Amino acid sequence: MTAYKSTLLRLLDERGYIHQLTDAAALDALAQKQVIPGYIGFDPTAPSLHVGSMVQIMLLRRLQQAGHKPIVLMGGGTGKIGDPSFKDEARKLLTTDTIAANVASIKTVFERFLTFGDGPSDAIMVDNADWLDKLEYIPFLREVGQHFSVNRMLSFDSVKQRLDREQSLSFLEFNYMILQAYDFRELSQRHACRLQMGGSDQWGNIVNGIELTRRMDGVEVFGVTTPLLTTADGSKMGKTAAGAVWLNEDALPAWDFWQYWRNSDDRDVGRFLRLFTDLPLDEIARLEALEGSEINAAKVVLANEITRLVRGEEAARAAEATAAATFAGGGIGQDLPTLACADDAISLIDALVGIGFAVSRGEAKRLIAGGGARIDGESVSDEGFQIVLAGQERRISAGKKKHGIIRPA
RNA sequence: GGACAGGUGGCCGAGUGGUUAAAGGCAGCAGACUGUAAAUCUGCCCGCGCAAGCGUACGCUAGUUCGAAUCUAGCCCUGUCCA
Repeated sequence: MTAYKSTLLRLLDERGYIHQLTDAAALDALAQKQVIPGYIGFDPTAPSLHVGSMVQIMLLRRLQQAGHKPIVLMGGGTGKIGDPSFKDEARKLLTTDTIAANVASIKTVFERFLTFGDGPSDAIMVDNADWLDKLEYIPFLREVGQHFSVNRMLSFDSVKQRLDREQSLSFLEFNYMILQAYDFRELSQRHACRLQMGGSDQWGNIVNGIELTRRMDGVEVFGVTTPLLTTADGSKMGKTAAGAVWLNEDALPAWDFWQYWRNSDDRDVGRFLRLFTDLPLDEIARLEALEGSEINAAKVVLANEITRLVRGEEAARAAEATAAATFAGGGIGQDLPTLACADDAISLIDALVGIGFAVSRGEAKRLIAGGGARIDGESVSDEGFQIVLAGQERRISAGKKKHGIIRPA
């Protein structure tokens, strides 16, 4: 551990955000004497960001907490290309309409993490489509292209493995690196931005931006990358059976979001608390030291804190209450997924499919055959079972964790 | 433009005329054990159907054949080398 002097680097270091950084000493010095505008880019590849982007968002939050100025860069322009870094194959190209819609949808979450405004350390949001869309090819090549060495670009790990494999790297994708580098330089010009942050996969892109800015303007800018975030069992963060763990409420109900964190691996609890909550470090140390089943309390805190930040106080409370009622009480929590049933009875198979616990009837049958389907906590092995409502709510479960309510319409 | 190699289920990867809805692995789901954890063991793992069965599926299209993922032709895509 390096002994950083600036609030910023100390904060980032002790909470586990730093993987690599360029010229640590100079950045540390700069952070002590001025407000640093720093940015992270987010490409609008989906209508919502997911937890995989949360480290980055939190990084902007920490930047602001340390008194600096976060710049959220929406990749409205770069999103039209697709970042090839460490990807095995090219992404599908998104239409400009899709990108515009995604940008609009993603923007909203940042307000929960950052304070926007006109003050010196207030966050701002910009879209690189504003400058990338109107670039002219020949002038751009002459001004910017001359600073890039293809030989050098090919040597970056982010593309090298793609080249070594049997997958092609199109010229379109190859340009991504240049455009992202240009973004950094552009932000340096427009907003005096001095710092770019990102995941460790962004190292190559960031370094190119630093070099471009120095070559074109003689300005020294810096880069920080975060460690690739995996769960303790080695998988990438944010993937579940149902898909990604989305930050937007309309993409993933708060209950599922809360559950995702509640089900964290024991070994991840401390790390996640440091990265994703504002709890003081000594409090985190206490929680993380809990042994055996005690650590479940820490997981509840983790889920509450993150849900509160991302979805709001109400959502966090409702989820916790639902969890208490459902798991501890064996009852029904109001936040559980619900299927309204018009008739007085519904077949178990239809109910499982209808509420989303099974994708197809076949899957529902397999679930029943495997003993995973329960009504009011009782395992049901009869495929033809009918759930009789008689005006009552019934609890339906698939496995130990997925619970829902069948309710008379 | 030419030569060679290749395109199989979410991914990796066997399979070279029927016994193949397609070995094996990973991921996933469920059960047991637990703490809504991990590890481990067991079962499941294209869709529809109670079932017999039917429908889809091995880059695309058209053929050969009683029968094709497997053979033929054309096309598309990828890689390597040559021009």
